[in-house]
Amino acid sequence: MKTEPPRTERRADALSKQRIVEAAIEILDADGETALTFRALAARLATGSGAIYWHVADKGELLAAATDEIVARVMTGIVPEVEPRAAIRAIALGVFDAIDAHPWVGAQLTREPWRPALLLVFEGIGGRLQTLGVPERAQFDAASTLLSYVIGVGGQNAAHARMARDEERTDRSAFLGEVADRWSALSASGYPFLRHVAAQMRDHDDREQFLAGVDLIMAGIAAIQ
Amino acid sequence: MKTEPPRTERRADALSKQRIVEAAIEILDADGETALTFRALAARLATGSGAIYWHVADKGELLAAATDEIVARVMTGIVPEVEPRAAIRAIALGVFDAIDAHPWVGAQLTREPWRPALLLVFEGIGGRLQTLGVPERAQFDAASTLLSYVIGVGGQNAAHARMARDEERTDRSAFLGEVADRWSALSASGYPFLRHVAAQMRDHDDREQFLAGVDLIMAGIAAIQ
DNA sequence: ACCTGAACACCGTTCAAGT
DNA sequence: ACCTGAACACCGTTCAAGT
Repeated sequence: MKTEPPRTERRADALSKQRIVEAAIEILDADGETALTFRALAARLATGSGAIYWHVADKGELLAAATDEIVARVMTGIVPEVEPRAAIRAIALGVFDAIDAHPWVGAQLTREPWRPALLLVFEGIGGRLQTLGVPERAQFDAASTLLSYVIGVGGQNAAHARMARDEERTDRSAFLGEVADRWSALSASGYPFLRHVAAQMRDHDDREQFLAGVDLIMAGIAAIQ
Repeated sequence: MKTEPPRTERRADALSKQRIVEAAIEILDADGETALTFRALAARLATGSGAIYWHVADKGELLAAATDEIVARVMTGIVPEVEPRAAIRAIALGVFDAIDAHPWVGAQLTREPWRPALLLVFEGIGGRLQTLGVPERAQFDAASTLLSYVIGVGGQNAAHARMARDEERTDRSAFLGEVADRWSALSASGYPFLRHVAAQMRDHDDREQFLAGVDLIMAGIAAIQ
C-alpha cells in the first residue's frame, strides 16, 4: 500500500491521495456529507471524476481516509505524560471536539469501526486503563465501554449538526429548545421522566454532559476494582 | 396526522403506511439497507413507485417509521414491575437484541435521535433511575450516558453486520478472528494494549461485553450517590 | 382520494482513449 | 503511470394523467 516517491518531478498540483483527501475534507466541512460527490471533488481539483479512482478505491475509502486524517490529528495533540485519568478525559474530549468541528466524522466512526482512526483512540484509552491499575480481566470491557460511549455521543452530535444544517437553525440552543418543547408536550402519564428533565434539556451543555458521562464510567471502573 | 378510517371498503391489499413500513422491514431484514429502494418496494407491493409517496413523505420518514416500529415492539415486551436495575438491563438488552436481529436499526438510531423510538427507551431508562433513587441532579446525565452507550454499541453492531454481509463471512467468530489477527500484527511499541487484548477480542461475546458495559455504568451511577 | 409510470436530475463507477 | 470524460446502471422524487 505504501506509494513510492515519484521518480520524476511532478507538477506541484498533481493529484495524490493526500490532496484528494484534503479536498474532500474541505467539501465535507463546508457543505456536509451530501455535498461530497466525485463530480464536485473533481471540479475542485480541476480534473476528471475518473482520475480520482486512480488514487482511491471508492467513496468508502475516501470517507474512511478523511476520518482517519481528522482523528490522527486529534491523537497527535494529546500530551502523553499526563495522569491517566486526565489523559482519558483529554482523548475523549479531543474526539468530541473533532466531531463538533467536523460532524461527518461522527457519522463515519459509527459506520466503520476498527479502522486506524479508532484503533488509535482505543489504544490510547486502553493503555491508560492499564497504567491506572485496572485488573487484567476488566481492561478490555472497560476500554470498549468508553469507546462505545464516545462513538455513541459522536453519532448523536453528528445527527444534531445535520438537523441544524437541514433546517436553518443557526444555533444549538434553538435546537435544544425545540426538543425540550416537544418533551414538555408529551403525555404526563406516559412520559413523566422526559417531562421532568425537559427543562434541563433546554439549558444543558452537550460538552459538559459528555464529560459527566465519561466521569460516570470512570467512577464505575474505579468501583469495580 | 391521524388518518381517518376509510368510508368505503378497501381492497384487502390496499396501500397504507403500515403495509408499506412492513414491506420495507421485510426488505431491510432480508437484504440490507442498500436493497431498500422505492422501485424494489413498489415491486413487492405490486404498485407504482410514486404511489408510496402518497403515504410516506420520503425515504427518511420510511426508515424512521420502520425503526420506530421495531423499537416499539421491543419496549412493549418489557415487563413493567421488575426491580429497576433489572428493568434497565432488560431495556438495554432488548435494544441490543433488536439491533442484532435488524442491523439497519442500529444505523438508523445513530442517524435520527429524539424520535419516538428513542424517546421510549430514554423514558424507560430514566424512569427506572428515578425509582432507583438517583439524585435529581444526576438523573438526566446518567440516563443520557446509558442511552448514548446503547446507541454506540448498536451502531457498531450494525457496522459488523454490514461487513459480515458485504464480504461473505457467515459467522461472527470469523470476523472477530480477523480483527484479532490484525491487532496482533500491529507494532509492539505503538499498540501494546491492542496486542495485549487481541486474544480476548477473538473469544469474547459481544452480548456479554455489552452487558458488562451496562453494569459498569450502573456501578458508576451507584458510586456517585 | 388514491394510484400509475414515465420523466427528471442526479449519483458512483467503469473504461476506451489519450498523454 | 496517470488522466480524461463520455457512458452505464442505477437512485429518489415529481407530476401529468388516469380511476
